[in-house]
Amino acid sequence: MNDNGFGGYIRQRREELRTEDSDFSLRKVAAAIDVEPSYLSKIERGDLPPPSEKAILALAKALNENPDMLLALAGKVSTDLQQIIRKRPKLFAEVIRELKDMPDHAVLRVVREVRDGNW
Amino acid sequence: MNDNGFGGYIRQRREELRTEDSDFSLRKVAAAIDVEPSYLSKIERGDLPPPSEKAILALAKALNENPDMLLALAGKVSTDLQQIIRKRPKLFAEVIRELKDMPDHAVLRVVREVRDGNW
DNA sequence: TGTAGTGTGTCGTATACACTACACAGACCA
DNA sequence: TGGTCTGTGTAGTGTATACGACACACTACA
Repeated sequence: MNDNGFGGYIRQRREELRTEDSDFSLRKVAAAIDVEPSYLSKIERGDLPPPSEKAILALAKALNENPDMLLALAGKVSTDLQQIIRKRPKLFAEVIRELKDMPDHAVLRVVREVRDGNW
Repeated sequence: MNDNGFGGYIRQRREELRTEDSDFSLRKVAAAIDVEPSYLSKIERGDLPPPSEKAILALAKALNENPDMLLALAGKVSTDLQQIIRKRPKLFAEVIRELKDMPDHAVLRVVREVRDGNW
């Protein structure tokens, strides 16, 4: 009944880092992201759902992971991205739906064309 | 203290439609989107925050408005867009942030290039 | 054999979210 | 003047979100 992509992922990542550096015990990481150890424990095992965006971002820093990816695993989308979309909702809705089924390389090409300013 | 872009907007829109068609009384619309009249009343006046995504989508249909725009007014982003983003978080995060400050016409040009399949 | 560190189990809580139920006052009009 | 609309005010409810506090058992090691 419990999903647990998020919890499993961060537990694995934490234990990976822990083999090289003892600053990655559950308690240390919990302190680093400013939550109680028992809370983090339950999250890692999927006993509780993923925490707030704030805690996830702190976790991404602590574990040196990509924030957008961790948020996605938690079923969320960064509020800063949402803000960008909300400023021009029709435009961004169209873009995103248009790119939905495009292969990665095609999408990346769009990004580069835009970045290189050939417009 | 209360924002009220959303409530004000839909009230105005509803009253606009009401001048031509009496199916747009507060009670009728409330029934159409399946909420209590008092609830819709409070929302329109900004006494309560915007309703759920489900109700907003129903409202968009009832008032013949763009759903993504109404959701944005309500401070939300459609879950179907979020789902698309969450499937390839790093990719879409990059695209969206890249397009953030681009003028509409530049973004639209990208969309059209993609749609016309020159890739 | 104490003490420091490991993860975990139980219980409680504050806040927000998304509403419903019902009663009420005023306008309309038959 | 009785019924039928209109919008609105008051009060309460169920569920989800996002945690904290604290005690506990186990391991290591000095």
